[in-house]
Amino acid sequence: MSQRPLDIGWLRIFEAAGRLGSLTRAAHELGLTQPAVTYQIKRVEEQLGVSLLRRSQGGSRLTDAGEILFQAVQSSVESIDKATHDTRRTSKVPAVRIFTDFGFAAFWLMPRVTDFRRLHPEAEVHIVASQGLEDALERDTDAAMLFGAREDFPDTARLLIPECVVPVCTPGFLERFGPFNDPADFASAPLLHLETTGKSRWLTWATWLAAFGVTRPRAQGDLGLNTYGFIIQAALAEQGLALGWRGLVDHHLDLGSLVAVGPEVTRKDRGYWLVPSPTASSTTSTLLDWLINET
Amino acid sequence: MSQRPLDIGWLRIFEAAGRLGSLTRAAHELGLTQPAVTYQIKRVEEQLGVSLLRRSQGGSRLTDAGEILFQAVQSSVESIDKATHDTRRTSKVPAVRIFTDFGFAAFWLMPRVTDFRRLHPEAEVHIVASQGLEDALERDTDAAMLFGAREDFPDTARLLIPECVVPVCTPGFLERFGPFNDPADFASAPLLHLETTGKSRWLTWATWLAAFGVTRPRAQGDLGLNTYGFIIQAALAEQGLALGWRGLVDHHLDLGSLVAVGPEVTRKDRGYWLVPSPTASSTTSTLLDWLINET
DNA sequence: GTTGTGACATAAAAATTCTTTATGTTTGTG
DNA sequence: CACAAACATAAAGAATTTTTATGTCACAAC
Repeated sequence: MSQRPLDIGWLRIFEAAGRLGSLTRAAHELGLTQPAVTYQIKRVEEQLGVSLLRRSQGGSRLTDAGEILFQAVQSSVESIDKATHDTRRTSKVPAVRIFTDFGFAAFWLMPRVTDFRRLHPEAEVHIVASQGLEDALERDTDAAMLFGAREDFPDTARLLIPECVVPVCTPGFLERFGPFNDPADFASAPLLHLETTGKSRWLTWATWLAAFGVTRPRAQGDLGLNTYGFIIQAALAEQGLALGWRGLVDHHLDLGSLVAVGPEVTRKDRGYWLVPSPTASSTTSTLLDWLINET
Repeated sequence: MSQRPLDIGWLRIFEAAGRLGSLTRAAHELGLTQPAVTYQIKRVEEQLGVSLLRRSQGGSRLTDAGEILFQAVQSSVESIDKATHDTRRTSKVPAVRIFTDFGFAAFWLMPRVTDFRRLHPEAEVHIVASQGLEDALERDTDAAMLFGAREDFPDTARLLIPECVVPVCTPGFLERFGPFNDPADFASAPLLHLETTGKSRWLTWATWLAAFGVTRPRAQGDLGLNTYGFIIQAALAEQGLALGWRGLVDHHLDLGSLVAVGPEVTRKDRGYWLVPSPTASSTTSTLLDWLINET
């Protein structure tokens, strides 16, 4: 990759001439001939209608007008050269920016990105987590991973994990409040609710219980928390029963810190979808393909 | 005179594309065709080795790298356009800069420049007065007016006023300390001396008295002052006798506030010389010719 | 499903700019 | 007087920029 400064025409020529006080030395520094420098500066003077240099056989000096323009041009050359260096440095390691919710970021995406970076140490992945996802597809990110139904996303979206939910709690909680052999048994235990603004896209306890013919309004011992991370933390603290999404709680189920204590409810038309940006870099494509194949 | 912005190549093109979010609209704003804009930005991206815009059918958006370069380019375009405007404005009224000593500036040049500007109200004359005149011909001025002998100056120098010196004082001082019928009479009166660093180029009291066969060292009642303005002020305050240079004290002699009280000493090879700069503007030539003809 | 519109990309030709070569002028120095 | 150095000009050649012509793709309207 070239490290040459950008070609910015007469700006660099005039800056050199002003700084060196000599058209000939400026030409030498820039790899041009002296008439080329003379020609360029003369052209600027014609456009401006003002003399920029006082020429003599001993070299050249800036006029008052030349001094004014020189200040502006010199700072411009400096700042463009700095920006050139900065853009080349930052783009050497193309970053992949992925937009998703906090829960998915923490429990599904972060562990996998950690694994991916073990294979691609040079890759830089930025996870942009947010609560409000309404404008997710407007964000200037390389990909978005969002929960919803098929019709919520463009045709280019691919299903990462379908929604498959199972009630979970710690073994200790199970001993104290269990067993939960019948869905009706859940109605008497404290439940952990994910609070969302507006209508929830995710399965709720109310929906889960209704799938088994149980109607149970929000009880006094229930807890409402506004991020899925807090839900899992509360469950681990034995504050209640949580709904566990396959994919997000797998790690805790594997460790045994949480156990599945009820039947699974699956909504195959809903789940986490991968929505790639139209203009994805090669690193982005590599990561997304890897994530899909890992699942 | 053209008021068009300077042609700064791709800088203005990229700035417009980044600001408007559209190559087509940028082309329209700049009076180019859309392929011309596409070509220019593509060329910069090739030099940089980095993509600057994310193009789509809905228009274009800056990439992260593009944002970095855009900031630098936008501020450069602004500052160059401002400098362009400033250089055109300041050069509309070309200033004439004249370098001289304080005394000559105050008593000879300022009154004449005031008269000149009544005839040429648009002319802008800057008088650069200084005490140390050693590097006077090195200064970046349009002309210098300096005291000295013929051989002190280049051939292009022209004599403005030869050195012609007469003792002066106020009428009141004359009544108290006069009359001064004989040069020896001056030896007993307080004298005002112009203090200069190094050997004085101007006539001194010692030299004036010696011209008439009088030897008189510096007396206790004498005053030494370091600018000719202070000399004249002290004379008007009746603190002593001053040497009066024709041309500098004419105004006071005409008013009667000072009177000539002794014989005149002239050194025709010495005086105030006009040294023009090799590259004089037309306004400079107009002013200098006017000053010479006015004398 | 078809058609039209708009934005960007590409190729080739034409126009313009930029650079070099050759040479001239002026000034300063030895 | 000769030579060197700095800047200027003209002309030829090289390179860049722009326009014209056309293509591709996405989106909206019918």
